[in-house]
Amino acid sequence: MLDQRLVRDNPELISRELGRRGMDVDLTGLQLIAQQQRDLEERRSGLQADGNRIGKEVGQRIQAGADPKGAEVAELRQQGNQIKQTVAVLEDEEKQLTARLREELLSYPNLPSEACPDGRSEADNKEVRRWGDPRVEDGLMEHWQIAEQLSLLDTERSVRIAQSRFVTLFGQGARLERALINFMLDLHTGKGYREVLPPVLVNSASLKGSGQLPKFAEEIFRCADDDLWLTPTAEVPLTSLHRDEIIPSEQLPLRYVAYSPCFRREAGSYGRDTRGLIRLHQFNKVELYWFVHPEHSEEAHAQITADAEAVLKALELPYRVLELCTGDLGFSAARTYDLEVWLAGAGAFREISSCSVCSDFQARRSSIRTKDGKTTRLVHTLNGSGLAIGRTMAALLENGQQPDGSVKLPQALVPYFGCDRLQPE
RNA sequence: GGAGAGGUGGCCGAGUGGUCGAAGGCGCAGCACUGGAAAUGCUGUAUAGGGGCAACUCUAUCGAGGGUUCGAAUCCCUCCCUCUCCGCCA
Repeated sequence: MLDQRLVRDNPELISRELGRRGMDVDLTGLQLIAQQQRDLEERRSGLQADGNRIGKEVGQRIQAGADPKGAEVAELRQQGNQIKQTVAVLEDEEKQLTARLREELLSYPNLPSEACPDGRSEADNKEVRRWGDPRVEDGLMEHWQIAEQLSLLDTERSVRIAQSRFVTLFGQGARLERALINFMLDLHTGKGYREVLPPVLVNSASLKGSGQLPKFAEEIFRCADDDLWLTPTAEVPLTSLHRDEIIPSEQLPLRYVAYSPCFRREAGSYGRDTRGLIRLHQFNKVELYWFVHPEHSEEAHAQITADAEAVLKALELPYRVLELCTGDLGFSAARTYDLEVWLAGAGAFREISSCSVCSDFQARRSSIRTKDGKTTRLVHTLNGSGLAIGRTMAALLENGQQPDGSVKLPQALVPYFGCDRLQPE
């Protein structure tokens, strides 16, 4: 959420920064609302002060022996009543403005970080570095073909159970999914992350807090009879873990790792990635999340990205790191590194993790502050996938496929999976 | 789902119409005492918004929202949540 004081005092800055995202916004209307709201508040609180004074005086006089029904008190009552009426009118007006202001403020994305490179679309993203040797050969299969051959999953039965874009894993497939979740959680907790297993149903306040609502309601599955939604990412419950809290500065940074299933409607993506594990309505993910002191978010961003990369390295999966340009940034992000894993069968890099610093955007929406000494400030939040499990499995299948139809797994997974190979049954 | 009890500051807890943002205690911070510490004493210690260079000051907030009143933590209404018992249940 944008800072309403910034809207009042420097709307040009907001227009300029949102312009870097490719948005053309005119904030003069909003600025006017913000100013009116402030003026109204000033008038209202002044009147309330008068009313309070009268109220006290009535009490004092009555206690001093004045007749509660006498003329003297009646006169004050009359004044009090008048003030009350005026205040009610002002308050009403003010509430409307405040609600409108907040609603508008919630609809704007975060301002990009100064360090975020300008650009219009994903074509302008900057490759930052690469790791590993991508396997490039003719005749390699895509992961869904391998999965089919090894009977790791069944899409048709999944349609029977749910609908398209759901997957049911079997045997070695189910086991590998479980192994990957455990492997990733252990890797991150080994570095000091606190493990969290949050609720998968979240309320709308939580979704507002992390930025999914009100704008992206059509992307989220909703429980019709309750104010509950299926979480699209563990980022949502993790943000709300500290909603409306003031975290003592000596406790920062707080670093959490959470496994959760994620649910997305993927509205408007018909026809894309329809086969396999890349784009599903339900998928598993291990998510990293930091609450940091605002002065340390830059280092934290480098670190959370490195922590996500460490998973790919441990799994011996080649990848590249892209820095997203302003035009490709997510709604809540100020700056983002995407990790793209090499898919040998598809012969392409595919996103497997997105590591973002959200500056104070989510913290303001969720009212998460920290306090050192006397000053209370909004914290900064960061999130990064560490990693998306299904896509990791896809990468393991494509990069580890062998001529004999088996799939070789990295050594790091052996203790979790039980052996170093997926075998045809 | 049914019946009952309750939601007050970081925590405990008092407060049933008046000067209450709220006694008291704990915790925490500072100061004094001490060689140092404990104990003790004193002082301070909520959040948000507005005004002010600042000291400071105004407004709101006692689960949330509405109402009665000159005045509400206290009375009324609605909702939410927690606890206990019963029912159901992995």
